[in-house]
Amino acid sequence: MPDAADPASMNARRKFRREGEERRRQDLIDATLDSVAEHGLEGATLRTIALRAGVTAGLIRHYFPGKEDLLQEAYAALMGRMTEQAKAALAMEDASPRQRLAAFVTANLDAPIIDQRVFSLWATFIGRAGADPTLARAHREGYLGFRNEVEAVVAEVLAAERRKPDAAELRHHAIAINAIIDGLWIEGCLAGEMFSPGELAAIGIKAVEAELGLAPLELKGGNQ
Amino acid sequence: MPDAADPASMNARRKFRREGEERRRQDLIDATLDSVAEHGLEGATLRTIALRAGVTAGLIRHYFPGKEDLLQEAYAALMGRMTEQAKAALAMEDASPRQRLAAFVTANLDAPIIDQRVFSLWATFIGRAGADPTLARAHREGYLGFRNEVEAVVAEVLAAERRKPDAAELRHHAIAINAIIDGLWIEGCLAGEMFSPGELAAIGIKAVEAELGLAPLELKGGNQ
DNA sequence: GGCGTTGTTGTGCAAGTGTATAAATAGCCT
DNA sequence: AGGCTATTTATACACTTGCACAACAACGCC
Repeated sequence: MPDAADPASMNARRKFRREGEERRRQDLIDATLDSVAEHGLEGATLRTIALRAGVTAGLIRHYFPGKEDLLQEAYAALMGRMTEQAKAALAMEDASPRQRLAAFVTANLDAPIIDQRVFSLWATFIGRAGADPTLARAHREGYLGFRNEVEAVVAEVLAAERRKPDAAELRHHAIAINAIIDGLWIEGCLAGEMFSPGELAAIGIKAVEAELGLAPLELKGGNQ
Repeated sequence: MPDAADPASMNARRKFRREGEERRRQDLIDATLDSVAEHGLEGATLRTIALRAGVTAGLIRHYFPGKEDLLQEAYAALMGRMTEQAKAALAMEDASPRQRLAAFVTANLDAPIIDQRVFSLWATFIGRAGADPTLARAHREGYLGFRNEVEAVVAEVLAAERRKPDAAELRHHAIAINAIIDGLWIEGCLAGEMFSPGELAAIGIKAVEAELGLAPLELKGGNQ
C-alpha cells in the first residue's frame, strides 16, 4: 500500500512539544556527550545529536550560536560533573583525615567514576587540549583544583601523624597521589573486567599510604 | 600580467618523484599522525594528510584501501614506537634490578616520552577504544605487555631483597607501578612546564620504591 | 633512445556537513 | 475562543568529505 493511501502521512509535519529552555539545553548537551562518546568528535554531527535529543537539527541553532559553542558547553558540563563527584567524597566531616583520604581514593576508583563512557569523553576532549588553548586552560584549572584538594587532605593526614612536611614535600606527595589515582582510573576504565570489585580501590589505598609512609593499619584479621 | 603569459604555468601538471613504496607508506603514516595530533581525528582529512605528505589526495588510495585502514596503521605505528622506546630502558644488562627499575621509570618520565604531541595522539585514539573493538584489543595487548615487563622487574627487585611475594602481591605491585607511571606521564604531558626537569622522574622513583617498601638509598650527600 | 609499467596527478561525483531562513504550530494571555 | 509569539520543523545552500577513474609522466628495461 502506498503512503498516499494514508492522508495523514502526506505532508504531515512532525508533532512536537515545547520544552523549557533549560531543559532543552540540557537535553542537547546530554545528546552531544552521548554522540561524542559513541562516535567520537568526528561522528558527532548536528543531525546525530538532534536525532538523539529527539528534535531536528535546525533547533540546535536556536539554542547555540554554532556547533563549536555546543561542544564547549558540553565539555564544561562534563568537567563540572566529574570534579563535583570527586570532591563530594571529601565532604565527610566526622572522619579522621586518613579515613577521608581512603574514602576519596575509593570514590575515585569505583562506579560511577570508573566508567568507560566518561573516560572516552575525557580522552576525546583532552586529546585536543594541545591544539585548543581554551580546552587546555579548562583542564589546567580542573587539575590544579583537584591537586590542591589532595594536598590539603595530605597535610591533614600527616599533621595527624605529628609529621611536619615542608611545602615541596607536600607538593610531591600530592603529585604522586594524583598520578596514582589517575593511572588506576584509566586502567579501570579501559579494562574494568580485569579487576574484581574493590580491587582497584584497595590497590590505590595501599599505594597512597605507602607513598605517605603510613604504617599499615592493624586489622582484626591479623597482620602480615 | 595574466598567467597565460607564462606558457609553463598553463596546464602545468605538477612535477613529482617516485619514492619507494616503504618510504611513501611511512611518509603517509607520519603525515597522518601529524594531522591527527594537530587537528584531531575530525580534521585529519585525506586532503590535509596528502598536503602534509607532499602528495595529492588520490595517491593515498594507491597505498591504502581506505581512510580507516590508514588510521589503523597509523595507530599501530604509534603504539609500536611508544612501547619500543619504553622497553628499551629495561635492556641494561649490567645493572642491579633496582637500578634497572629506576632507569625504566626515568625513561618513561623524561623526553622524548613526555611529549604533548604523542599524548594528544594517544588520547585521541584511545578515546575511541570504547566504541572500536579493534582499538580496544590493540590497547589491551600493549597494556598487558607493558605490565608484564613491570611485573618481571619487580620480581627481580624483590628477589634481590630476599623477599618472596606471592603472585597476587606481585600483580598488585605491577598495577600500582603502572598507574604511577601513567599518571605522572599524563601530568607531565599536559602541564610539562609546571615541573622542573627530572622532577617527575624523581617523584616517580620515590613513589615506586615506596610502593615496593624499599628502604631509601643512602646518598653521599646525606639523608633526611 | 624508445617503450611499457605503474606511481602519481587531476577531476568528477554522490553523500554528508554546518549554517541560514522561511514556514508552521504549540502554548500562553486576554 | 482567538490571536501572538517564540519554539520547532523543514528546506535550501555552499562547502567539504571520501572515493572512483582517466590521463599523465617518471623510471627501469630493452
